[in-house]
Amino acid sequence: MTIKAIMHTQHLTPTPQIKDTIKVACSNCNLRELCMPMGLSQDDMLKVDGLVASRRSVKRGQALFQTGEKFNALFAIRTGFFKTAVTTPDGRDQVTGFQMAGEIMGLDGIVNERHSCDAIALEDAEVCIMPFDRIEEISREVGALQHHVHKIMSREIVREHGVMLLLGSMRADERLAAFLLNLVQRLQARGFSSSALILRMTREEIGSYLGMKLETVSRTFSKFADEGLIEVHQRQVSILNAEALKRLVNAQACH
Amino acid sequence: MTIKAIMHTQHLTPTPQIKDTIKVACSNCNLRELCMPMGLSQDDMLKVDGLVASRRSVKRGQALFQTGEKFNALFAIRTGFFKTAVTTPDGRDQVTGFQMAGEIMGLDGIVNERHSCDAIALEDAEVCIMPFDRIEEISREVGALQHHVHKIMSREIVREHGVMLLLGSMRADERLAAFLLNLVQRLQARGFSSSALILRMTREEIGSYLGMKLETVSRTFSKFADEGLIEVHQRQVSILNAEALKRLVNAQACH
DNA sequence: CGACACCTTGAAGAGGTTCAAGAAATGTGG
DNA sequence: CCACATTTCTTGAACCTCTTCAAGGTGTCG
Repeated sequence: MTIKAIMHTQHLTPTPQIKDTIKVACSNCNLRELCMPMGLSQDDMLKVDGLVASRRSVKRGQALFQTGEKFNALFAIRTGFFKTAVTTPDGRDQVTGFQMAGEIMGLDGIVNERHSCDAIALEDAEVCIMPFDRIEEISREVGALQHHVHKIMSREIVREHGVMLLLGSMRADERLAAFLLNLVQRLQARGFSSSALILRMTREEIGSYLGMKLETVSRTFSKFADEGLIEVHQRQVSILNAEALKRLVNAQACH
Repeated sequence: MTIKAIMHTQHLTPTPQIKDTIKVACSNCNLRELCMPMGLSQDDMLKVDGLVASRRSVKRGQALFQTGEKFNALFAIRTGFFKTAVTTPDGRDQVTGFQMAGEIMGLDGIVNERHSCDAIALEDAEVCIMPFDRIEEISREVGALQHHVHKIMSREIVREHGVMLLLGSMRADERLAAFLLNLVQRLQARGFSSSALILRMTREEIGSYLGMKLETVSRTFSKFADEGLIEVHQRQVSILNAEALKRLVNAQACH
């Protein structure tokens, strides 16, 4: 597949439709397998449809929410790509994740009723706004939704365990390999190629996420390319040898 | 305060009582401010009392649960001290947290109905077992409990953001300083000294948590001691200059 | 087309790791 | 209760990975 072709196929936009004609309803959203509990009764589905109050679009570079802002809703990504990052008073910051279509943002805000990180769109995006009091209300009626919310939060906790493992005990090349594999895996789950991807973030943002400097990210990309594992042209990456990358990630023994 | 005195005062055991005589009820547990939602009505409190099915004691070194085990309950620590750790197939492992009285464990298991980390007692411990289906059931009736559960999960997510920041962008001495300050802060919230503490974990476990080798942990302790910030005798640590430690953690500018 | 943001690569340097040895504490069995 | 085995901790020295600093290249957008 050529680089041009990738650029066209991998725009994270589900079946384009004219916005105004869509009733804001999860029941006929084509992302519902990602956002919503499965196997709801007709009746429950109607209740859950009341979850999404409205939509909001966020331009590339803009914040969906920022640290300190009042929390009152979770956000489901319809289209676009985000990063979340925590910032310390002294200006240090750490990217805590990258989010794509079908994923939920804002869980950090529940504890203190204020967001504790920034969510920045890395490309023009659209999100569904789900007021949290409404989520709790409907959760009390629909057990499947309740459990779904719990699972989403638990999944985020487990994901962060994985990042801690990565940050705490992997070398630079292992981290980058794990990062790439995770990205393509999630893209694949959304129907995209499992070998070609376009990075929506800068080297610096990747570095922040992986706990390394942008120069090291760049060097490691080049190293992988030299070894024939991947092909890199700026933000366009093709995975040539996924097996070798996987071996790298699980390479504690041969060391 | 002498080292001897510390050893006596800082055993994480709330008012000792004879186990058999206690009705397993949260309403008269002296940890309820930590585990339970506040301001419940009499009626709701009775319902919530049905949460804890039973108790379980775990000897030092034993696992409360292990990776792969079927998940069916959350655990509230009554006494003792735990670590949680994830292990990769290739034998690498990463301590993801240390838990003390009043904290909740097991949230990782909800997504896949299997635990995704190990919980190991670092000292003899006792936990309350709260079957998760019962939590969900009562949550549907008692809004305050529902919200409390959400807050606990959100708090864990935010905590892990902090660890990612630490692992991703701090130097060894900053990490250890942050770790010590976090520990004393939590101990203080439980009525212990804000300056003297006993580490319940080895240097290796601290290192795993902080993403550094045990030798580096040891060296950094020694460095802090040389600088007069702390006093260290094996696992007994006194904080002499908390302000300096705090400055260390927020020290991006002077660098 | 020019300005700006982003990426790549090199060389020197620092922080942390690895390997090794010895000391201190802890636990066990006689 | 003491002696011995084991685990845990400390410290030194050499080494290595990643960072820092620097310069030049590439791509993008007004």
